[in-house]
Amino acid sequence: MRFVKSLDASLKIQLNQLITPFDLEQTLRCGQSFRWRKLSDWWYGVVNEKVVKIRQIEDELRFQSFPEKMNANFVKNYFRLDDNLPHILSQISIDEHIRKAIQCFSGLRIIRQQPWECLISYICATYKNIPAIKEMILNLSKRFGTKITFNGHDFYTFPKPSDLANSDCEEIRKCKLGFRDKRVLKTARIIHKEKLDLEALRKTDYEHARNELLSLPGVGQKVADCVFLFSLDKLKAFPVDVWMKRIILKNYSSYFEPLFIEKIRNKRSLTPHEYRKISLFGQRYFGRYAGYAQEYLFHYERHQPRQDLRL
DNA sequence: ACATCCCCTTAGCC
DNA sequence: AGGCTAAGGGGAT
Repeated sequence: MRFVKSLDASLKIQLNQLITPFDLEQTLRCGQSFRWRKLSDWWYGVVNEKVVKIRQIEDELRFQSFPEKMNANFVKNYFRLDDNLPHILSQISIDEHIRKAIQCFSGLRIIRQQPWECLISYICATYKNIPAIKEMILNLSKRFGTKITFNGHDFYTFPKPSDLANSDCEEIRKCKLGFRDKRVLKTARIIHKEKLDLEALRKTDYEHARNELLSLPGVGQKVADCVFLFSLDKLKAFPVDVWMKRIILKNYSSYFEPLFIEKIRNKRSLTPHEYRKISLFGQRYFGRYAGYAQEYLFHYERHQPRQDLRL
């Protein structure tokens, strides 16, 4: 990877797809992050109080940020270009199903999001679809964040903990959060008063950090696992949502007792015990990069024609 | 048209 | 302990 300054204002990162495979498009489209949109040929996102503009042409990654400049290391860190993806994919490529997903989307990387934004995003994500989640996050940012106009478009920074903590349920509900308003507010107040230091959890082991996150209002196992995977470097976290349940029923049911499979097939939601069982299976089966496996399977399944939903 | 289901689930009640 | 249900609202079926 080389960093080069180009003729226009953008910086360039030269990738070598053999050593550093990366697919910006799939990485931003797979549903892990809710803050990016494509305008003409560039992806625009808001990260760390800055608007980031980025595009990839084969091995060449170009980016620019506003109002402050960010260096290539920031981009590298955010998109986890430091992950040894060929190694990770070889570790999880252990059956035909995951191999198909990897073949389709190799280059998809887990993003290293900001823990605070990731936490609130996934509390909002409860029982919502991805377009709706994006809208809630945008509404929160419009109402509580700071506007940045760049290239003729308006962007909004994500609110800080104090911005939400000092607000109230009605204000937050106006962002179309529905019943999630109280959970977001309570959690924001806990984080704001620093009763929980999210960044510190990065160095805490998964099992202990888990209990910390689960103590927050609106945070169950699924939300906790997403925050771990997408923002706290816990690549073994294996979130289980309705899609993963479908994948288990379709492709991995033989790894569970028939009675268990029958039970979860006939219900919408999982009990905490059932969730734990599936998530631990994912971790044991795929190993220390189970989270990567989850994301590839998830993204692949969402691209399949939607029939046999109850399979 | 119109109802019903679904949505990257959690919390509260029994 | 574990099963049941409610909780915005918009889009799909």
